[in-house]
Amino acid sequence: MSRTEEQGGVPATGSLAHRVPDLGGLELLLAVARLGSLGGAARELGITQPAASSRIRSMERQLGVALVDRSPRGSRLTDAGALVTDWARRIVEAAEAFDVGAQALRDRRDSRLRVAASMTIAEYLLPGWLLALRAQRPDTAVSLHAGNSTVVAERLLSDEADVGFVEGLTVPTGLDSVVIAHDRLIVVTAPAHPWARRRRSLAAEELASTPLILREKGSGTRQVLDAALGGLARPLIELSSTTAVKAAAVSGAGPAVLSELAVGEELAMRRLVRVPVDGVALARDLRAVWPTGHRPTGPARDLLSLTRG
Amino acid sequence: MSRTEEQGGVPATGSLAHRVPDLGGLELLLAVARLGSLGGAARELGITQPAASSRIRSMERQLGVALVDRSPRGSRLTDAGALVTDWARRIVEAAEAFDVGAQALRDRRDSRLRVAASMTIAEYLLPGWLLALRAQRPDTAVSLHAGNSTVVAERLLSDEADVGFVEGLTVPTGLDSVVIAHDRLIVVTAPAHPWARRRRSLAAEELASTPLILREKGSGTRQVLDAALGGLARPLIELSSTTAVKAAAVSGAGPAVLSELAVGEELAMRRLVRVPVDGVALARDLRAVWPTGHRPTGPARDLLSLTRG
DNA sequence: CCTGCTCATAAACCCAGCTTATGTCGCCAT
DNA sequence: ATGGCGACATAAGCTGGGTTTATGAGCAGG
Repeated sequence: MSRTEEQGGVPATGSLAHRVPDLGGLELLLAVARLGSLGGAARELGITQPAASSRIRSMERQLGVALVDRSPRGSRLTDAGALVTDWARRIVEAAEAFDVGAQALRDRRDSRLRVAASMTIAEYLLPGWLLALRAQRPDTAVSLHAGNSTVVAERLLSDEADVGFVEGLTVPTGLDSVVIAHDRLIVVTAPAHPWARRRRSLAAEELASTPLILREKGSGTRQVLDAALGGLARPLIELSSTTAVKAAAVSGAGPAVLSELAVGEELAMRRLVRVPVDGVALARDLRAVWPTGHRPTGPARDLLSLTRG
Repeated sequence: MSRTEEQGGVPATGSLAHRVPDLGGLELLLAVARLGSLGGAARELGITQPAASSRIRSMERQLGVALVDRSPRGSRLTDAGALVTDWARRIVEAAEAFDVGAQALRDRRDSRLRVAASMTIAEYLLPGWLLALRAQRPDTAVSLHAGNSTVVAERLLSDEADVGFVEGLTVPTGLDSVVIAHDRLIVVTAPAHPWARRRRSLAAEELASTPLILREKGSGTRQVLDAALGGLARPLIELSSTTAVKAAAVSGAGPAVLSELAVGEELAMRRLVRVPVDGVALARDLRAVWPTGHRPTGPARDLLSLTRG
């Protein structure tokens, strides 16, 4: 009780890392949940049984909640433990996505499968695909380069990438493509915003006449919106990253227009609410692209088949 | 290069924790991204500048990617760094949800606001709400107890909880309620499943005649489904947790029926695909409940206003 | 009653990350 | 120019959490 104020019901602004167990601990907890045994989980993670025991114990101390019921015949999760484990799983899944993304980012030149993708796709979709690809072809080393449509096209045409993904309205010349998914711009607000309570869809002119939180002019998202509204979109603020737009919307600054890919989590957690809109074409195609004639083969083909679903 | 095989393009089955920076590091990275300075980020996290410098450096070594551009006038993220930071943000957000949930779970008896909630709501929705509540009323200590509708009702009636949340088809007697959200059971498959390519909605009888991955009989989810289909649901497998059902569906075992709350992330990451269904009433209300007459006041009322959006 | 599984405890060790102290570089105002 | 200031880097020493090995103790089943 010497340091700051980790105690009591006070919010304790002290960093998360002091109040949330580290990834190793969370993985261990998941393993215990799955295997029903501390020792088994320890074996799976390549540590010893006392290490696992002590780690779990220290997590329980840190959280102030009993997580597992120990018995001489195994360990089962507490009710609270089950809940905590589910929350932990979300962290670990995010970490897995991070991992495959980072791994792809690292392997520079000579990887077996070189992917070039637009920012949005690289950020939100690719980690999931790579996770699936790894399940199917564990030995494939993937490298990833992120950039806008032009950059993707350049890398493909100069043979620095085997397959690309773009999200624009048009396909760069010299490339063949196939639509792999449909993205949509959607209007979102904080749950407290009046629009969140609407039952009827928003009309196009209503959207066009309301100041919105938007990406800066020139961004892909903004281009699509302006095209759909006939260039009428009225900015409340213009921000230069998807993240900043989300943050502003969540904090209640106003309605925002964003790719549905970017707000899946926020919608699921009800931090943002989707506002239905009528009569505006906010859909855009996500496409896999490759140099004309050079149909993807091998791992690239596998990746495509995963994405087409 | 002495230990195992952290090197090369090989998948390296070694635990995540060795390949993903710890939460402290990720928080630091986010702070650097936001503040544009190592020293500033260090100050915000209450550590010294050399510590921050070294930590970031070790993350770069671990990931094999340069994350920040250092200059004598500040530090800016690399392109790769921006991407990594966005992935990191998802981990940190999951950790925040974990944190508020765990905190609520810990504070047993004498907390200011005692919440009882059904498992699904406690797992997927409450962390988000509590995060919002904390932003609005930072001093409120919240405690959480999770259980089925009956348990929630008991705790409310015995004054062990100030407000409850249930997801059943009926409201337990002795309680007043208000609908705060609508949940829906949805049919999902792995992207590779034939149903994922369907353009037309599934008919009710088609759903009823296909073996599905389901929760066990007696679970809330299963009750709703059986009621909607007239007790006809045909199980391919029956599993006893939402997580297990999700895992089976993701791995391609077949179509599954799950709460849309449970699969928000999977849908966003395209690990699962939603299959539209026609003519089946799979919606169910999520309700806030309280002892008849005792309308929530104070923090409980605030929480409700957050959830109603 | 012994064998085999489980988890707990104890003592020694090791390394990641921290701090303090100092150095270097570029910009800016005097 | 020149001193000052802010930002990052480097070096050396300390600390603590997590690890290992070694051992003990409870409960089941042949």
